[in-house]
Amino acid sequence: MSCGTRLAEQLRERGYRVTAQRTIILETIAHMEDHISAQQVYEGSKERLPGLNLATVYRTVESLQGAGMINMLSAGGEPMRFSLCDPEHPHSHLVCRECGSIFEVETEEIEAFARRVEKETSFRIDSEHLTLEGLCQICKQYPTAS
Amino acid sequence: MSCGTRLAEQLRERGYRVTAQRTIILETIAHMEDHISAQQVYEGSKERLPGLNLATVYRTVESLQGAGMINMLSAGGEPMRFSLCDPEHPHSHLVCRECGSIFEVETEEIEAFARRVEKETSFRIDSEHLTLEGLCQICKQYPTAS
DNA sequence: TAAGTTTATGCAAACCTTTGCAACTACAAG
DNA sequence: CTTGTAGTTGCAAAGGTTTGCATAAACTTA
Repeated sequence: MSCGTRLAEQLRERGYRVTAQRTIILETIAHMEDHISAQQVYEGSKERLPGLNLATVYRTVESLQGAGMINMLSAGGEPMRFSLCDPEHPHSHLVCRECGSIFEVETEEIEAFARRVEKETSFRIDSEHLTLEGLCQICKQYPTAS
Repeated sequence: MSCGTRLAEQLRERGYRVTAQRTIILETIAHMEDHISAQQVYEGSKERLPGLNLATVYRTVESLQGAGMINMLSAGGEPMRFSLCDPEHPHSHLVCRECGSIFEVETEEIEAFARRVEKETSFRIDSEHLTLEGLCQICKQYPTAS
C-alpha cells in the first residue's frame, strides 16, 4: 500500500476529506527534518502548491493530528513544531526551557505515571504526545542563569 | 509581616526591583479567582494604575513567576492563565483538551515520575508547575466527539 | 456522471504574545 | 539629598496563531 493510499484511508476513517493540501503538507512534514515549524511547512509545501495559505497550514496540521498522523509540540513560548507520527515508537517530548533543545521519552515511560494519575483523579493524561518542560543536562548545571 | 513586605523581599532576593506595577499586578492575581488571563489581570490592575500597558502585564507575570510568586499555565491553544503560588501545596495542572476545565495534581504525585525520567535521560522536568493535557472524567466518555 | 450537501480553502481581520527603543524610575553610592 | 546606572515601563510594531465569511472542492446519492 502506497504512502498516499494510507493517508487517504486514515483521513477518511476519521471523517476528514482527502485534499491536495493535506496530502502535500503531510509529505512535506514527512520529508523534512523532524520538528519543523508552521512557516517551514508552509514554505516547503508552497513550492508544489503555489496558492497555499498559512492559515490552511494551521488548520491542516490540526486535522492531521486529529487523524493521528503527526505530532504537534508547543514548547513554552517557542513556536509550534510538527513531526511525523511514528506508531512503532510513540514518544513524548522534553523541551529545555533555557536552550530550547528537544529530547524524546518513550510513551511507556510515561504510562505508569499517567495510569496512577487517572486512578486518583479520573483525568486521563495524553501520554502519547505530551510536551514536558524543564532543564536539559547542560542547562541544569548553571545556577539560575536567567 | 505584611503582604506587601513579603512581595518586596521576595522580589529583591531574586534581583528584581519593587515597582507599583508589580505590586498591583500581584495583588490583582491574589484577589481574583484562580487562573485568570492576561486580559483580566490587565483590566483588574488598570483600575488602580490607569497608565498600565498590556505588555507590562506580560513582562510582569514573567518576573513574578521568576520570583516564584505565581504560576503560569498555558493550556494548548487556550490563552495563558496565572494564579498565586501556594508554597504549602505546590501542584501542577491537568487541562482537558475538550472542555478546557482545569484540575490540580499535587507535585508529590509527579516527582517520582520526574525523578525516574531524570535518572534515565538526565533531563530535569519542572515538576512544580507542569501543564498536562488530556481528557477529564466527563469528556473521556464521549467517543472522539471532535 | 450530474446535482446536492457538506467540508475545506483563501483571504482578511482579529487575537494573543513578544520585542525594540526611548523615556522613566528604583536603588545604591557619594 | 543628589547623582549615576541599571532595570522597568509605555508605546508601537511585529510575530505567531486563530477565526469569520464567501468561494471552491470533495464526497454522496441518484
